[in-house]
Amino acid sequence: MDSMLNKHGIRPTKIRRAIAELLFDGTDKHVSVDDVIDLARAQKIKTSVASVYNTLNQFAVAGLLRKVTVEQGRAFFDTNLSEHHHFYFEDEERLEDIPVDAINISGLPKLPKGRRIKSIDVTIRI
Amino acid sequence: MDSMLNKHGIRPTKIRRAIAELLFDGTDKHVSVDDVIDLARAQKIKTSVASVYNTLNQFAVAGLLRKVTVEQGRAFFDTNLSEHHHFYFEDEERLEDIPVDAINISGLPKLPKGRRIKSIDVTIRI
DNA sequence: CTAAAATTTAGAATAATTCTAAAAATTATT
DNA sequence: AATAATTTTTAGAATTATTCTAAATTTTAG
Ligand SMILES: [Mn+2]
Ligand SMILES: [Mn+2]
Ligand SMILES: [Zn+2]
Ligand SMILES: [Zn+2]
Repeated sequence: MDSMLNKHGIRPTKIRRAIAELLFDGTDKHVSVDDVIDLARAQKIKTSVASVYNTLNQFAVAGLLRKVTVEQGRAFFDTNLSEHHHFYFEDEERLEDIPVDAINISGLPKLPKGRRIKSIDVTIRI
Repeated sequence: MDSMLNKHGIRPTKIRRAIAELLFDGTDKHVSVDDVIDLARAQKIKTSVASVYNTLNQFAVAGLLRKVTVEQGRAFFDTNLSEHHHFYFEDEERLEDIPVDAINISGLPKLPKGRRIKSIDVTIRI
């Protein structure tokens, strides 16, 4: 776990390690800040709301998580870093992965001058 | 303008008419609530923040506008109702339309049981 | 014209997130 | 190891977008 954090330039401290262990257990997850706070509490990890925000945002900037916004006012952090897309279950406010090869995208438009693609996000609302 | 509102089951009142006139001038727009408040002020339309929220949300529910969320905490209302996609200029916090036929999507994944597609949103962040 | 219903509004409330600045922990230096 | 410097964590305040409330105003119906 520490090597994972180190590799991304994040110093492994107690709470970073604890949150990393909650998240990177091998299964793909889409967690809200609130989910992480709840998970931490369930594991008796003593931390603060501010630290959870700090840590998740740091992980996202470092490339350990991908931040996904589908609705105003609630961000999800995605542990699946490979290229993929999403179903969004509107009634359940929940994301589910779509493998990248399940959707074929071709013929992209030409980009405005001086721009590069940062990401292509396909969200299928269901 | 009144007939447009009536057609969508929205009673044409003073402020609804005024906001509709700001928005539906024939050009495609992606406006934030704040933009509309500014536009209204510039035209000496006396209204309130709550009314702008109410009106834009009503228009969206009625299908006169499409609500687009690309970032946490800021919704855009899109006057372009035809099927299309978006470039999102991250640094400028601005959307630009991509015509539907500029992107070819094929081979959609099969849907979870009992679900129907509400929309497919492709956002290219640049 | 009057009464009923719907809309608008100011300001309070809520919710997600960020900021602040002090305390605690970690790392570097003697 | 002890001390100093740096970084992280934290509680609570602040900020921002949005919604709610309940009273005032406007619109519609009789
Ligand atoms: Mn929860
Ligand atoms: Mn503005
Ligand atoms: Zn995902
Ligand atoms: Zn658009």
